[in-house]
Amino acid sequence: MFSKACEYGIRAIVHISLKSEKGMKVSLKEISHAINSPEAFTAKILQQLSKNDLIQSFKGPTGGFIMSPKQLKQVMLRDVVNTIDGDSIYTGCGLGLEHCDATNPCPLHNEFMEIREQLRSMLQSTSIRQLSDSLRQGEAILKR
Amino acid sequence: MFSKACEYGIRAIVHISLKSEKGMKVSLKEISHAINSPEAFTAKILQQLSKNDLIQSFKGPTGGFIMSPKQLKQVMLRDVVNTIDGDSIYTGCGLGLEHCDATNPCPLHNEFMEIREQLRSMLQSTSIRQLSDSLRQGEAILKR
DNA sequence: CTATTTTCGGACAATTTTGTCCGGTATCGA
DNA sequence: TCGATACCGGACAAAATTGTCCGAAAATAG
Repeated sequence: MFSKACEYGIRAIVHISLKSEKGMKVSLKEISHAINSPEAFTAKILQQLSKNDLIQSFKGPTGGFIMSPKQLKQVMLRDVVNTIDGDSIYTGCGLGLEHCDATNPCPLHNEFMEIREQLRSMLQSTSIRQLSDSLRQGEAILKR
Repeated sequence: MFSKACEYGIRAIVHISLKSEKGMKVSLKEISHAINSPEAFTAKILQQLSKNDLIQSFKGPTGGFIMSPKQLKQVMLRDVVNTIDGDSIYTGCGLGLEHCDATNPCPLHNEFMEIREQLRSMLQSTSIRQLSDSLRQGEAILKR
């Protein structure tokens, strides 16, 4: 469904959100440990998220990653997925055809449209904060 | 969503189904030309489908690929996807967590369950023959 | 200022996926 | 029987993805 990079990215930003609500920055080391991901690889992904203004990053001692109140309020799952994997999940043809659309549909076009639309709508309406909230209440896990 | 191999596999078997209903065998060359796929790579995929009894293959002149009446009646999209990509699409965790399940869910578990269930049900209930029928009626394309 | 800490970013390496080549094998028709 | 045809299957190659290393840059504290 998603690339490994995207999976790490989602898990990472949810963890950052969790700490950000308490006003705490998190270091790369803590993040990769908390979500059980390769550290250097995770660093690259966080750079992407930072460049796209989904999170903030600070260098030096006491540095780390954090989400601003505005980011906490606004960033949706869709933003993360779009940043890392692009939008081919909802826009591309399920059979990999270049010119598949409503007027020239592949045999699976309509069947897929429904599923991709549901996926798109779910990613669009789910905020990162929602996800970190379900974590805090012990209803969910991010590791293993 | 699906791997390239799986996309080629679906497109290939739909084309085979199309010809099989007329009692015609199709050669690898014709298939890869019809669905616009790399020939040698497509050959590997067809071998998989053949070994899993989703299609029949015949060597020699007049050889090629064809689906038996029984296969035409029974083979579902799900069989093709399972053969090539396995079942990780509907069984795996959306965030790549190893031990994510109902009792230990990741934050996206419930949201994903719905989508994966819909996908599973669509693949399960859609036959290859249905797809090739929509092709024959000019309602769909397999190329480009 | 200096030493330390932490992110940044480029190069590199490993793995997986995708794609190619080619000899082998089976089959058919003459 | 013999030659041609088409799939089989193993080895190989290219490309994309995933993952690692390390020096540079920035920031903090003493």
